[in-house]
Amino acid sequence: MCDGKKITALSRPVKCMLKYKKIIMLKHTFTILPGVGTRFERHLWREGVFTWEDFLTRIHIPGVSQSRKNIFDREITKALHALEKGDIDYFSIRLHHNEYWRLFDAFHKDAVCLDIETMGGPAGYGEVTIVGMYGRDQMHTLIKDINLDSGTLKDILFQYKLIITYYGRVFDIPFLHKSISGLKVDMPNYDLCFAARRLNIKGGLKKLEAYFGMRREDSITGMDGYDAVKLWGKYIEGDEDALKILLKYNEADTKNLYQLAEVLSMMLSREYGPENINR
DNA sequence: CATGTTGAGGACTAATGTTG
DNA sequence: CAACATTAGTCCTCAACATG
Repeated sequence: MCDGKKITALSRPVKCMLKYKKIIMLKHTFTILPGVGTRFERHLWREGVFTWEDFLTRIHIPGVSQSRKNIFDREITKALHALEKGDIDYFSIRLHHNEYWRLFDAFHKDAVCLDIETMGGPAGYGEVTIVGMYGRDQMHTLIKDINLDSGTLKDILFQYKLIITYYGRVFDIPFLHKSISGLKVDMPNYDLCFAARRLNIKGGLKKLEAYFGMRREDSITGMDGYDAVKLWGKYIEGDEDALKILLKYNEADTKNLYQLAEVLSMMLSREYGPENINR
């Protein structure tokens, strides 16, 4: 698979690099300003305006009139406050959802990885059997007919602000909406599947794990989602060990999302952030 | 298997903003 | 002021694709 798009050489002096090395991607993001798209954002970076602070510090910026500068200064000040308060909504309503990866390094402490298992069938038809959630170094597992219900799910999920999934925008989230009544997940969803595709890395979760050299425990290597369906069937017929394996599988899936989120957001900021100004 | 979403592409429009 | 650049929004197609 995946000859990833080659990471182009750094187009700015190294000293500039060092400057924004430790700065979170969100502070490089100007598309939160009204009327600013990715093109104009690039223009700002090219002008040496790399961060919100840069923007506020500069008296004059080419392409930004004084009156608009004043408006943007106020907006950026608001953004800084929102970031300080941890108000993710301020940003998620101003960002396109394919740019939610930019939220990760700012909000990784409030991020939760989510992965579900079902009884099979296409999205929305079967039932959810397992919901795994992993955030703040904690694993939560909800099991059908034991502790999986709308209330418990909400209690856990809504402690967090950002959801990380693999293909969840298509599968997990719609599936939960259809099968858990009264559930509405409206938190921003950083979907790693599409993040990877944007980097020209294609394949399922397991393929990505292999690509990045992530290992799984022997007992669950080679398993896929369909195996998970079969394991649930065995468990229903009384095989308790089947459930144990299923839980282990789900936990591995869920936890690995976090590492993947880290590496992918790093690669995306290399590719689409101010480090790579050309193109 | 069914499903729905994506990015990338293009092609418009209307509006807004900047510049000399 | 005219010329230019950019954005947001709409529409459209397209094939590719990963989920359990």
